[in-house]
Amino acid sequence: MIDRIDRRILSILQEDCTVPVAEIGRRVGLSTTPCWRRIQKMEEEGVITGRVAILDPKKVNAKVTAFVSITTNQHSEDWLKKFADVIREFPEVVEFYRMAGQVDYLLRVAVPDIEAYDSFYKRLIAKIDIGDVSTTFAMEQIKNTSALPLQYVAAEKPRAEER
Amino acid sequence: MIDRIDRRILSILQEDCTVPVAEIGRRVGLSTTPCWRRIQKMEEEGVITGRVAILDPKKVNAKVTAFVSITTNQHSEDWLKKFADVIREFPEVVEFYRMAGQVDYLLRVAVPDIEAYDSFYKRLIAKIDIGDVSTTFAMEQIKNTSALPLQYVAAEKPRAEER
DNA sequence: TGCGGATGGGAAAAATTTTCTCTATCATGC
DNA sequence: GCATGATAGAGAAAATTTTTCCCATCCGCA
Repeated sequence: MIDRIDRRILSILQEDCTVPVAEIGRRVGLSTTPCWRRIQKMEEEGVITGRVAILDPKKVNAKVTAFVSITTNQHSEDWLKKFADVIREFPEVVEFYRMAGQVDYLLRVAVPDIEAYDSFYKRLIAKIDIGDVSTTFAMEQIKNTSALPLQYVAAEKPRAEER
Repeated sequence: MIDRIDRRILSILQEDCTVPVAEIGRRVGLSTTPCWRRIQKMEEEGVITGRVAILDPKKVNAKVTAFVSITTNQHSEDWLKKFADVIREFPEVVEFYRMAGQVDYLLRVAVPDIEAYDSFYKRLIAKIDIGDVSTTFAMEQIKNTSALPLQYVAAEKPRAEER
């Protein structure tokens, strides 16, 4: 189980995973070793799935975000598998959801500009037959974080009477 | 400028930033020092904005994704500032865009379940008067990566005749 | 009372990052 | 053609950090 201290460790690591373990320990009131062991455990359990570098979209020329809503009449397992495989080939697609409601699928696409989006779109529809597509562009990214909320993590270690 | 080697370094670091510099150097055909210096430079220039731990949404009980489309008649600078400040207080909101088109703002919200979304929604509208709100839920996250596409990064070092 | 499991701590070993010094290459000006 | 300075690469050493090892403490329970 994840306790209060683990949660604080996760909070630190979600913001900046270059902080030395000794410093994390200091902040959460532990020495290096137990702090290190907690981090190890959370990696083994899959709570922490990895550590990655975050890039500036402007600096890598991918500052335009497009949301692509897809409504299709194709609903077979096979078609979805094919679709998912095609999408995975496009690094421009950074998020891909199957939706409830009117829209069947939603993509978030990162490109330099509208022209590049159009080129992406043509390459996409050349690869697979999708249905109705509707695209909207973001003017401004006001917040975009990889940090998930931690207030919902499963409660403290269950006490004896709860087991 | 970012050259071919820098791009390969970024590609590695976007997937996994725990790879030792010596190993990155080996993969891109450089020794440790020049590879380290390239990474340093990209951090100083702000190409790399940070390194973070990625958590498993299931394991931290935030596996439900809701997209919230907001249409408002409030368009003043002040209102947006207030709105942005309110949003930043909610760790459930992981993405926040100002949009072109019909919808004015789009939020992506991470919560454990529909009930938690409803609670979030009530807390949000208690804090600020927003206009029309429409929420759709994702059934499945097929792809979600922090890695931006790198094929658009500004061209190779300009050669003499191009300057 | 004593045992086993879980958790914390200090110190040492191992690995990695960071610095320092030295070369090679190349475009440029003389 | 040849010095010169800027740019980029390399190896070795120093500094820092991670990782391991061994031991102490606490707690529930038989």
